Amino acid sequence: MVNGSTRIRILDTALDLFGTRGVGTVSLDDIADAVGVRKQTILYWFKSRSGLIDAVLDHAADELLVVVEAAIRSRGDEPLDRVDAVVCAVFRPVVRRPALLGLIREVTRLDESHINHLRGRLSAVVGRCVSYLTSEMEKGRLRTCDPMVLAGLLYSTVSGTGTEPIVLETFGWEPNAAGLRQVRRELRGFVRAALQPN
Amino acid sequence: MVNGSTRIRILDTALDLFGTRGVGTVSLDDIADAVGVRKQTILYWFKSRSGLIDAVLDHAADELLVVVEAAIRSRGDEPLDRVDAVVCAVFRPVVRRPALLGLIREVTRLDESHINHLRGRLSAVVGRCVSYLTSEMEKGRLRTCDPMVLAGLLYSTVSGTGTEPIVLETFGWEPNAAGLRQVRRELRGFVRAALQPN
DNA sequence: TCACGTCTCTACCATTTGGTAGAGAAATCT
DNA sequence: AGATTTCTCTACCAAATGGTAGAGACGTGA
Repeated sequence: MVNGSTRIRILDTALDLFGTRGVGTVSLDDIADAVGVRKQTILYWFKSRSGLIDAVLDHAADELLVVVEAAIRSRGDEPLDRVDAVVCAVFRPVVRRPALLGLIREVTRLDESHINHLRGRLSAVVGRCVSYLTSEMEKGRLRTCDPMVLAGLLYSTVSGTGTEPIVLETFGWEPNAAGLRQVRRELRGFVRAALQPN
Repeated sequence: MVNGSTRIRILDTALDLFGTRGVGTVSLDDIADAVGVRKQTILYWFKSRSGLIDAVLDHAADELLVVVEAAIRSRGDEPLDRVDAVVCAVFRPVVRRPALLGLIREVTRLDESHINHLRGRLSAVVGRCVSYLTSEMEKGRLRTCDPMVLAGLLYSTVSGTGTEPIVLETFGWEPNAAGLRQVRRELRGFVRAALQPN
């Protein structure tokens, strides 16, 4: 592959469009227009629309995994600080790349095959998070509850906050840098309070 | 309108399809097929696809408002119990009508006009929730924080939990009645812990 | 019975969709 | 130079889309 840049540009653009407008409502022509090429160029790099979707999901998983892995391995023994680091890590794309979590959220709307594809990519990190939560609960350093469901709740909270600015706006929130910092601060406080051992 | 049932059936079916598969990926033919009529019947009742969407959003808001209003007015002075009641109220559609929250979530993907349409319908309840949280915080009966953002966080958590079963499944959760009860229990504990005054 | 409003139908249209076919540039290799 | 691979293009297609036009069935009131 001499020139990988076009492929990458397609992936990046598709990720943004899929994530912000929804996979189902973005056509190959939309993506091609945004990239500045013809539809056929996309079909040269990806054998079909479905293939492109899988590739974009991989691309998104890569981006997310890097961030989360780093946060999981972050220094500090105190579990509340660790969780805090992961929350911040997942929240970062909200600011820098809003489409990322939006795309992950879209998975619910996709075919079984795409769902399983993404699940396969994410299961390792997910498992790691859950077993970490479990061990810290056993040590009494986190509020005791079902670690699996807790992990899901945490994800829902962070992802929902990031992917539904419209909802937050309905609640009177203002979508600017200061507003985002405010949301992140509240989010961290919320999670911290929810996990505090009793 | 002699026979309103067809109109209602269209609204109900469209709500389910829009909410589960996403507004953008459901065609008028899809809805017509599901209802058991022809596309033209839909266009008789609603002047266009866009008009149908607004009507469905109204329909959804109606359904949600009834449930939430009742919970807000619920008995009991203790704010944690009140919030708990609202959480349960919003969680109920997750079980009985999964498409409802899914549709609200779809708003992010819609045109400005539809967004404003729905916002207008929901702003009253939202305002009520926020001012209630504010007053209880001032009395020191809830953890002090930004009530507006908190309301958004609460909504994100409940809605995300309900609309992303796929994500929960990735976390190992099993989608059956017992699993749902389990999720609700954890959700309530999570929210309660997050709101406990310090 | 006749007229009228309600409700659903068939038939059609322009546009957009994902996808195919195949050729033309342009770099790279031999 | 000639051959091959890499990359993008135009031209096309069948299917599906939202929407229009207009007629037929149906009950109801006068």
